[in-house]
Parts: sequence; C-alpha cells; structure tokens
Amino acid sequence: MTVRIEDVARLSGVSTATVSRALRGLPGVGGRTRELVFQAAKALGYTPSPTASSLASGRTHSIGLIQPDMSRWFFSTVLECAEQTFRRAGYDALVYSLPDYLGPDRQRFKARDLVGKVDAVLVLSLFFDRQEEAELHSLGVPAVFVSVRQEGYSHVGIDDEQAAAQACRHLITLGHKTIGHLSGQTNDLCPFAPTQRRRDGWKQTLQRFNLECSDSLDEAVTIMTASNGYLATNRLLDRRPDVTAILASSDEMAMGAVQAIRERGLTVGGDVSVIGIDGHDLGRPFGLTTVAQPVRKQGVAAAEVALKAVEGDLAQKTVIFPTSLIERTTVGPPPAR
Amino acid sequence: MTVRIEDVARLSGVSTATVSRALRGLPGVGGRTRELVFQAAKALGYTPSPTASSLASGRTHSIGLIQPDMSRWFFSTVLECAEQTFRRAGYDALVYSLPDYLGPDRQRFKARDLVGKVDAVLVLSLFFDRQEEAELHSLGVPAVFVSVRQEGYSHVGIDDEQAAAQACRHLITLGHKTIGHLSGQTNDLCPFAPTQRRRDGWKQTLQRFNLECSDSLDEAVTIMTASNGYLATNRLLDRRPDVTAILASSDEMAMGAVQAIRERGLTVGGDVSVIGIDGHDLGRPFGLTTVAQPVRKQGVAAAEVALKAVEGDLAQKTVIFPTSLIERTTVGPPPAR
DNA sequence: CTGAAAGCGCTTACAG
DNA sequence: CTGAAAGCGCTTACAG
Repeated sequence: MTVRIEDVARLSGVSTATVSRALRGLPGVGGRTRELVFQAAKALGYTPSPTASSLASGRTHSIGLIQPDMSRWFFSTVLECAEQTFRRAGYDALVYSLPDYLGPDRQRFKARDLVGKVDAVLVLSLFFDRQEEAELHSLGVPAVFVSVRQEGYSHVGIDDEQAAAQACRHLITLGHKTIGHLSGQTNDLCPFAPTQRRRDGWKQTLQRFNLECSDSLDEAVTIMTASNGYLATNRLLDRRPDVTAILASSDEMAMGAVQAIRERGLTVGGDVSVIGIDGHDLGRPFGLTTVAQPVRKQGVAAAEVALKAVEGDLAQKTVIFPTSLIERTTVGPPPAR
Repeated sequence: MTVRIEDVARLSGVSTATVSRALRGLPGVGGRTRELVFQAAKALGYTPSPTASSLASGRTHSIGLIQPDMSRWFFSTVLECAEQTFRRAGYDALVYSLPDYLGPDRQRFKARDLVGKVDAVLVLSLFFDRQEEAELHSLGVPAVFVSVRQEGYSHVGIDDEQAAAQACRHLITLGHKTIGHLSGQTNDLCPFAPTQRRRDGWKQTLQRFNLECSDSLDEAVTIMTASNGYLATNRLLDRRPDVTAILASSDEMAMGAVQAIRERGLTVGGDVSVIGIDGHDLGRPFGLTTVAQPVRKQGVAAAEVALKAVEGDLAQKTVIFPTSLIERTTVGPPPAR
C-alpha cells in the first residue's frame, strides 16, 4: 500500500542506502544519481516513514512544548511562534500541558511521558523542583526555559524586575503614593520566578522613593487570570481603600482589576489607576496601560536556541528582551484630595 | 544505556513477547508472570521506546491538531482542552499551524507533513478545498472538524446561524432598527463556514423583522481579530453613521468595535451598541455583551470523537452545543431621536 | 561515489 | 499461557 524506500531504490536502480542519502541531501552522492533518485521518489509519491527513520537514526524531529495552559494568551502566543519556527526547520511541535498551580499535590513533570518522543524541549513559565529537574535531565535532551529561569539551562525572557520597576516609576511620576500590587504565587524555592521578580521590582521601587510597600499592599493569587485579578482587587481595596493605583503582574489580572474598580463605582484612571505587564493583544481595545514585552519574539528566539542545541550547539544561552511602556487610559494622576 | 524490552525479558525470565503483552495489559498472560514482568520493568526503570512500538504496531499514539492560529483565544482554548483529553487517554498532541487567510496564494494543507505521525486529526475552523480534502484523505486517518463542517466528516460546533440570530433578536427587542454586521471572510466554496452562517443568521433575522439588511451594513475582514474589527467598524460607521448597533461575528472583533466607537467620541451601549459571539474569557472584565458558546466543551467533545474513531468507531458524528446570551454593558437601547 | 548488511527496539501472527 | 522469529522501514558504519 504505502511506498517504501525499497520501491524507490528499485525504480532508480540504486541501493536503499543511496536513496536515503540522496533524499536527505547528504554529501557523497553523484549528481546524476541524485537526480534519478529524486525523479523516482517523485514518481512514486514517496514519503519516508518518520517513525522508521526515527528508530534508525535516534532523532525524532519533534520538540516538546511544556507549558501550563494554552488558553492563556501569553503561552499560546509564544507557542504559536515557536511552532512556526520549528516547522520551518522541519520539526514538529508536541504540546504538553502541565498545570502551574504550586500546591503540595500538584502534578509533576514526568520524563517518561516524553522520553523518546522529542529532540529538545521548551519549558514555558514553569518552575521545576529538584525532582522534576532530575526527570528533565533523564530525558536526555536539551531544554530551554522561557520566562522562568532555571539554573544551568538556556533562557529567554525579559528582565521582570525592571518591567515592574518601569511600571511602578510611571505611577510614581504621576504622583501616586499608595500603590498596590497584584502578584502571582511566589515560591521560596524559586527566587527567579517572574512573579517573584516582578514583586521585587515593585517593592524596591517603592522603597527607593520612600513610599509604603508593606505586605498589606500586596495581594497574591494562584494563577494570574482576569477573574483572580478581579477577586484579588476586591480584597485589596476592602483592606486598603486608600490605594490610588494598582500594578498588576499580568495584563489579564489588570483587566480583572479594572472590572472590580468599576463595579465599586470608582473610576479607572481617576479614583484608581491600573497598570499591567505583558502587552496583551486585547489591551489595546481595553484601553489598558501596560509595560509590554515582545512575546512573539520570545517564542521565535526560544525555538531558535532549541534548534541550535539540537544541531549540536549546546552552549548555555540567555536572551533578554527589552520592555516598553504603553500609555493608554487606565492610568491617570491620583485623585485630588 | 537505555533499557530495552530484552533486558526486562531477561530479568523476568520470559520472552520479549510476553513482556510486551504483560506491560500493555493484553489478555493471555498468567497473573504470576505478569507480576514478575511488572517488577522487573520497575526495577530497571523500563520505558518502551515509542518510536519502536509505533514502527512495529503502525500506531503513533498521537493526534494532529490542525488550526489557524493558537494565539487567538478560541483556538488555544479548544486546543488546551483537547490536549488534556488526549493525554489522559495516552495520546500526544501534535500541533500544526495553517494560516486561515483565504487568499489565492494561501498555504495549503499537505498530508506529507503529517503522514505516519498521527492516528487521527482535529481540524479547527479551517475550510479544506477539494485539493486539501484529497490530501486529508490520503493521510488515511480519521478526522474531526471543529467549528467548520466538512462533508463526510464528524463535526463538533454550535449552530452558528442561530447564534447570530439570537444576538440579532436581542438588539431588535431593545428597539434597534439599523444593525451593522462585522463578518469574517466568506467563501462561496464553503457555505458551511461559521462566518458565512453567522452572516446568514444576521441577515435573515433582519429580514424577518422587516429591517434593512443591505450589504452596506455588512463589513468583512480577513481574519477576525480585534484590530481588524476596529478598522472594519471605522469603515462601517464612516459609511453608515446611522447604525445604532453592531453585531460582531467574534468577541475579539467586538472589542475592536468598542474601541473604534469610543475613539469617535460616541458612547458604547448608548450611541452605538455592540454584541459579540464567543464568550471570550476577557469579555467579562471588558463588559462585553455576547452570545457565548461552550468552547472548552467543544475541545473535549472533539477529542472524544477522535479517540473513539481511533479505537475503531468510525461512525460519522455530529455534536452541536447550545449557545447563551450574556448581557453586560455594551448593549443598550438605541439613542432617543 | 555506492552497496550489502546489521541494527534501531518493538509487535504480532504462528505454532505449540 | 508462552516463545521463536519475522517484520515494521529506515540509517549507518564498513568495505570497496
């Protein structure tokens, strides 16, 4: 039924070894022979069996994309760009969802789910503990971490601390003095987590300007969704009605904050200002002021680093992209007293 | 280095055939023998080579997810749920991006990219022309279409015409008489495309109520993003400043419409009302009135249909989910004249 | 530049 | 219930 390499070999009058080499563009095949093989392959409509060639060569030509939740914009956008970069290079993208809830009973990464299936992995925004790192190591393929940084691995991301500081400075410049923060879950084991570093950026900037940065201004959520941002904002404003501005660690949380503020009968950008971090595609119609990160570029860059590693360049690399303030309508000066 | 089935066979004192059967839970293995094999496998940390077993069995245990653009919420949300459903059943998810721009030079689906790599495919919101259908057929695996309907294949989606009609009736009930429409690209070759059917739902509802439904009220875009919705709304309102309500074929377009209306100094839900279709997660903080579809359920349902097909149940199935109106703040009565 | 042959690590009739 | 052996369809030293 399906045509095999042997059929091509027979038709072109050479051995299967030569067909294999010719079709893959390996050196050491005569120009004339190569031509013949191509014609035969085309005439028969030959497509090599990927699983047979994987078994023989030990390479799968696919990359694992480990991430917490595709339905969130940041992840899906990185994935989309990574996938296209991989496909252009002839690699398939295998997505693997691993919830990023940090509870004690959380699901951990298991190498066996991916062993023998991928030539490299991208890990998005997931912190791996010692156990998971061991699993990753036993997978035996290069890994690049996006957004989160992991000791000993390549990394692409932004300077999260600076991003938060940038947002915070913008608010301070406008005159805000009581600035709340909506943060993601932090974990002592992972001081490099973006959520941790954004929180640090907020805190240190307030300190530098001699402004209050007590814990009562910080409200943490488990996962950084709009609805969690909404709930967190209500808790924050219940406790600290004197807050005049909120820095949310993600745009989706910021949008939830905006909703909460409006529902309380307050004006956004007037009574309470809101700034996010991300540069979400829907931030524009939303009117959301934010510190944007180049998300698509991170997807492409991460894929390129992974591709290089697959091709033998195992040097540990770090790619950090700059962020930029986008002013829209959710931030204004603090209300006059 | 890696442990093979032979190592397990040797340690447990049986043949590789028996190990293979025992580990996969096939019948015809003695309880005692099975136990021995499990222990040996565990002791050695054995994980079967997926590519070897694929080559031998002809099954890959992975499913292709063909879709236009993961960075858009609808697709990524369907994918996320499908992926989890597949993984729970022991299948990997291979994503494959295929832009849904319908230009003459568009990239077409090629079977060879996926042949031998998947046991089934999900196709999201992509219309396949005759050529692509032939490619899909030559792939030789079952396919289920989500959102778009394809002759001869299983399908999961909503009643797009009814969804648009539902939105339209809501506007009419409030007293709107001049209702614009933001539609996706339509294609004569594909009368079952959601965009086409939503447009039909809009048009027929207006006709039923004896309201204007001329082409000058309909503005089409290539892909249904917020920024295209924004541009389309400006074109529509330039041409027809008398429009008091807009039905957008997607929530993202609706958000763009809201932005455009505000920028023109008009009030949303006052001067011009906007209703979307989708039930986007961010519609809530946005305050967007919409006709929601159960997106996650569609992802799960599509995956289940595909899984059944892989397991031999090739009957063509159709799963249609109901939609529901969600009233928020972007729709109000038309302005008093 | 080219070929014969072993090998990748499983699964599956087939025979017992 | 179990095993010997062929077979899945390639790739890759090795030899020439």
